[in-house]
Amino acid sequence: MKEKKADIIAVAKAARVSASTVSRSFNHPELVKAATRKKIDVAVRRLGYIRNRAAQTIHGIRGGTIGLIVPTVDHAIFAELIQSFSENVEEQGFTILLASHGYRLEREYAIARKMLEHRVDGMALIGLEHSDDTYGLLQQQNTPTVLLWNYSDDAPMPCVGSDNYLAGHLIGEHVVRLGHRSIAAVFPPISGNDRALQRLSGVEDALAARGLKIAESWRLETPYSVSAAKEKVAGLISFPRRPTAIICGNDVLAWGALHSLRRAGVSVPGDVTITGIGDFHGSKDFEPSLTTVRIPARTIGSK
Amino acid sequence: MKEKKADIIAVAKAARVSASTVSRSFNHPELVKAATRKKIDVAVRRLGYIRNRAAQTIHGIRGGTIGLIVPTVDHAIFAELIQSFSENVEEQGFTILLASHGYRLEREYAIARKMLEHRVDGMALIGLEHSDDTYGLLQQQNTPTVLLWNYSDDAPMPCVGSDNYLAGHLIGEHVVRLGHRSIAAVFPPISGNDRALQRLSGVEDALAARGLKIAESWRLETPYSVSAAKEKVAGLISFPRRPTAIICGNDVLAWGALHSLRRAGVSVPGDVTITGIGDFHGSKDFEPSLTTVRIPARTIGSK
DNA sequence: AATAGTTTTGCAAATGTTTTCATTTTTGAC
DNA sequence: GTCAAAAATGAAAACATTTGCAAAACTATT
Repeated sequence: MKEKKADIIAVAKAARVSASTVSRSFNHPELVKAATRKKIDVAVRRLGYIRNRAAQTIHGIRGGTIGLIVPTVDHAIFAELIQSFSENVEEQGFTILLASHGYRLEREYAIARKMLEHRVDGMALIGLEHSDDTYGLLQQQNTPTVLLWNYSDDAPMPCVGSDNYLAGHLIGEHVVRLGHRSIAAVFPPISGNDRALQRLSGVEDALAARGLKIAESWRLETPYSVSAAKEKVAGLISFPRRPTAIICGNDVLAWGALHSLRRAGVSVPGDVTITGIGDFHGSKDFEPSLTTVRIPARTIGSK
Repeated sequence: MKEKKADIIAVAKAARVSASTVSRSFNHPELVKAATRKKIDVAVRRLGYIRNRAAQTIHGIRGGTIGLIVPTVDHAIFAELIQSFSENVEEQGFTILLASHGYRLEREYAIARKMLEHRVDGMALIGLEHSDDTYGLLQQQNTPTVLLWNYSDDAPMPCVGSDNYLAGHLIGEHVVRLGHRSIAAVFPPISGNDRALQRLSGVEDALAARGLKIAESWRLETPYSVSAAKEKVAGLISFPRRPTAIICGNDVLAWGALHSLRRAGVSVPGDVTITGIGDFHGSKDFEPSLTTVRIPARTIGSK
């Protein structure tokens, strides 16, 4: 129980060198003689020494962590992104600090703050929409930051991702070109979620260009879950007048819609067309996916 | 450019108190007079001061981070777990350090080490199967650790999760009881993945109890992805002699199988029964889910 | 108004490293 | 065997905090 938590000095003593030498042996191995290095190595192993990153972080230079704040990791939408991101980041020797804010921007601010307290070497946020406080904070501390997931030329910070407006626009055009006139939309709540908003705008503009509009009662808002979407769509199609196409804000919602229609015995795509937006993996088994996801994450690695 | 990174002393000066008082105002607010606290608050805000967690971590006490190492976050299987876990952990004021090892146990060791360097206050690993080095490391540093995701009475460390063997056993029994005799299995690779192994054992034992066995050629191994499973199953059912039931190691695989059969025009569950194991969300729209996932994560919060 | 008790505050030491600079050791050439 | 240059090492200062202890400032109590 008396195990004193082996610090660098203990190691130094055990290896019969000075603390400075031990430190060097870790950080600038080329500056210490091979023989000494070996002695130190032995001591380190014997004592089970693990260096204290905090103590070196304090010293200004490298901390070795990157903060990543996502709205949620739950819904599999960001899972892939997180994965690639963490892979890349780990490759560079960093570890990632992860937190989710549940689409609440004040939470995001608080989290960002906490991460700054931990002196992260960089930060990554999802989307372009963040509170001024958050932007201010990051700017003031001049922490290197990237905005992930969607792209815009006039973003206030470097960003890498796809153009969600464009995605929505393409989908919208596609559906119109198929000849549909009665179109419904199923989207997640757009507050604090600029991705969804942009997609929806894209869709609407595309329809408007052909003089079409989504009826108020056909504009469904539903949380990000298969079952929620399923239920909402079930309600939608229970009326005699049905849309011939349902545009979903993302694939998860589209899945729910599909299940719903199947249960109701409606043929897809015979009677009703359903579209998603290619958020993630399994999607290719259903509808054409549009936006890329993997590319952003990979690209970020280099940043 | 001359912005000196506001430290506690700068704040102290600005508020005309000593550094100690500022520190106390943060950590033991009840020990400092309200008026002084306010002065300090103002100074903090004016200078945009953010305290340096590293410098207090060095001081032994609380660090405020928990390390979580998962095999992968990509496949949505752990997404839900990560989410609940992080929610709980954040609630307690901690931040999580996340990393994935891609089912390679040596990576896991390296990661664990790095997290220890960051002086995490606790660690969480997935599954019961870890390298001796990893166990040794954690024990020696006596870092509070929990093993997530599956449960066993004789685990070497506190663990919380579900009994995967039991899950497999139940599924196996269920299928047998339905009258199936020609049974195939689709599982992920079991090396470095004790969850899958246990489930499979459970299934096999349940079948063996009725004198049944899965033919070698019907024992498919496939990576964790809808499309991989889809493809494998497509191969399986291309032969004239088909199984009447396909037991999948998890829901993702089961989805793949479902799609495959649907494409082949095979009726489910008419001609072939497919089972998954309830890993995650959308599952309830297909097959009965068996094991819980949310419960573990919640329970962990209290730990 | 003086005393004792209590609440606030400041000083200085401690924390585990890294780094600068000086000192010691080694190496190579003559 | 000397000497200079190069390489390796050590001593001590620096980093941004926290905390034990003591001094100072208030409150009551008489």
